Amino acid sequence: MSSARQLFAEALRQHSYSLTKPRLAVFNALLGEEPVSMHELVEKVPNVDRASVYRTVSLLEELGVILRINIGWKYKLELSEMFSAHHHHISCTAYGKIVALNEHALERVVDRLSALHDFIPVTHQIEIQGLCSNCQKVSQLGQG
Amino acid sequence: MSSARQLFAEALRQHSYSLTKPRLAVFNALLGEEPVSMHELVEKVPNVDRASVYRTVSLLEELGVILRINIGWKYKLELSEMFSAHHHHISCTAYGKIVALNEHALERVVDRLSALHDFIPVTHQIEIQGLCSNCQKVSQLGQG
DNA sequence: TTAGGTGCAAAGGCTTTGCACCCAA
DNA sequence: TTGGGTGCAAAGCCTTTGCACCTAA
Repeated sequence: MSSARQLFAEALRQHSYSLTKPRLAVFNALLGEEPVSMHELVEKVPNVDRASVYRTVSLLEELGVILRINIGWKYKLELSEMFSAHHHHISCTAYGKIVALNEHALERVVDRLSALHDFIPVTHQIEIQGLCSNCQKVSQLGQG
Repeated sequence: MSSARQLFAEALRQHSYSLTKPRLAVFNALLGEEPVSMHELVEKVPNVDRASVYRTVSLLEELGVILRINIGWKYKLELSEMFSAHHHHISCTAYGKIVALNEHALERVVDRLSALHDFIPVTHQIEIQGLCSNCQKVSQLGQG
């Protein structure tokens, strides 16, 4: 917990940016388990101006502290691999629950395909949408 | 060419929608090889109103005729698997060129991971960004 | 003929920007 | 102390909507 904050402070310091209250508030709001939408993030920091949230998100993306992930046609924000292992997501189409995928097989395939096309891989996004086991049961009840 | 248009007309008819000039113009504009942005699409059909392009794109997405793909934080549009094999993309971070990936390995991994988490896979997005062979050379020259 | 489709113009959301004030270093 | 950071308000995009007119079937 404290170490996450130290990493954050360090990332700012290395690039000569100040650790301010609004920035810390935004960072803390992202410490939860699940990715949050920009809308949710703004609501989580009522004392910080909307514009400052956008500016902070933009800065932290630049510093590699946070990542945007595309879920459907929207995006959500989460702390980057500085704070958790590199991973992707699978989300339930029925109720929006998001589960992290920790799977090296994905990265191996990405690397192999990049090499195949003479690309040096820089980054990638992999998002899966499906029906979780709970919602499978619910939809079966509805149909039965 | 003519068969693509027939498929399109059929998709509309099946759902009791009319085949109009603006809809056909939008469809034709999407027949090229590369995914296009909404902005590019609007420019490609100068005789069709912006609002109609949006309405048409929305309708055709619903009918499964076109797909949105996320490239970075933007999206582009392309004809769906009704018109070309299911695939993903790798794009060059330096100049934006997009290459289609035809690779069953990706789908197999997606299926396996979904099963592992008790999800029934519905859809997925996989996008890779990297440096293509040309831009690798250019960047080496720049550094040398 | 007529219900669905279109163009136009205006409104809606989300995001960014300009500027004077504030505060972290 | 002072330059970077913030809040506020306004502007900028992209996208959607309301409405009268048009057109495919």
